Amino acid sequence: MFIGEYKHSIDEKGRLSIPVRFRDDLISGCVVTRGLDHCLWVYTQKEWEKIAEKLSDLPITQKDARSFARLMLAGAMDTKLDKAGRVNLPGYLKEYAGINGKVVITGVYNRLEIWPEDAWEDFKKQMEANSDQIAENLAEIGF
Amino acid sequence: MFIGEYKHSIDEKGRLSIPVRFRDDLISGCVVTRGLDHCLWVYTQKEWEKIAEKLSDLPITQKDARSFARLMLAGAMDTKLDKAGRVNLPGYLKEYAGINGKVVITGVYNRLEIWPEDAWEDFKKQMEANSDQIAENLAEIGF
DNA sequence: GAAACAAGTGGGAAATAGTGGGAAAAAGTG
DNA sequence: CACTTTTTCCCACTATTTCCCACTTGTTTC
Repeated sequence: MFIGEYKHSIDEKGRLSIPVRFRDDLISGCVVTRGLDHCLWVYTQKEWEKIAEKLSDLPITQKDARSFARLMLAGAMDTKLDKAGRVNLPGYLKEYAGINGKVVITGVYNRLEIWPEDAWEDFKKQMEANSDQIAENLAEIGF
Repeated sequence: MFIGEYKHSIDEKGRLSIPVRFRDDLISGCVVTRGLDHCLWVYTQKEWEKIAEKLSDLPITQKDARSFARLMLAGAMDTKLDKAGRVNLPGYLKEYAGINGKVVITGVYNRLEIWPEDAWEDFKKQMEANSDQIAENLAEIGF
């Protein structure tokens, strides 16, 4: 299970080191994808295969489903950690998330999230400000 | 499984190099055809046979089915990669997709898609603008 | 407090991917 | 059959990526 929050930075060659705590599960391969809220999601190979299969089962004939599957599958990139535990993010994913220098890597149960540092700080602030409201909304969806 | 997004270009001789990640599965032959949304779809030989069979099972009496089958079957062209991993796209397919110079090649599970660069960027922009909406709709179709 | 270690970072060298172009082969045309 | 055009094969160049090694900082250990 991935939990925690880490501040790392991307070097000039585009490499991002994954926190040691997370490496064991990702060493055999991982997939980085476009996430919601303009951050990146990182899954283990196994978790990703479940998701990909679901996506591929969406009806190809329905435009919305086709488009979503296309965006998610095309947005994904499978990669490996180098010997120093780093991954190389493709340009289009960095663009999508607005990543260039400092990033925050968070563990969210079965995935990692990669945020630009400032976006993450904004998100946290907003969360803290509205936490009561959000909690109440959660009750409605059965938490 | 094909995933990812790659920016390549077509040279003066009409050759398009396929991303290395995709070559292994296509080395023994592939089929390029007209896809939906005015892009090109590329299948492995094996996948294509499944698709073609499905298409041939469509009711010949329904106009839409007939049209769709024509689009894909008549548009199809089987080809090989050259030693540098490139394919040669026939003129009518380039015309159909509006391809001339820069293209984007995406992996979408069991097929590749070939897009003109600008059309792909437009698609992404439009999708990202609606992604929250789409994500919620997907819940409805059981994702 | 010094040594030992671990985690994140940086950079040089080798390998690889994408691209371009000439020459040989094949196909189409009169 | 001769000629032109297109396709295929091969080799070369360049930018990027990958691999490997080393440095730095902060923490632990004796």
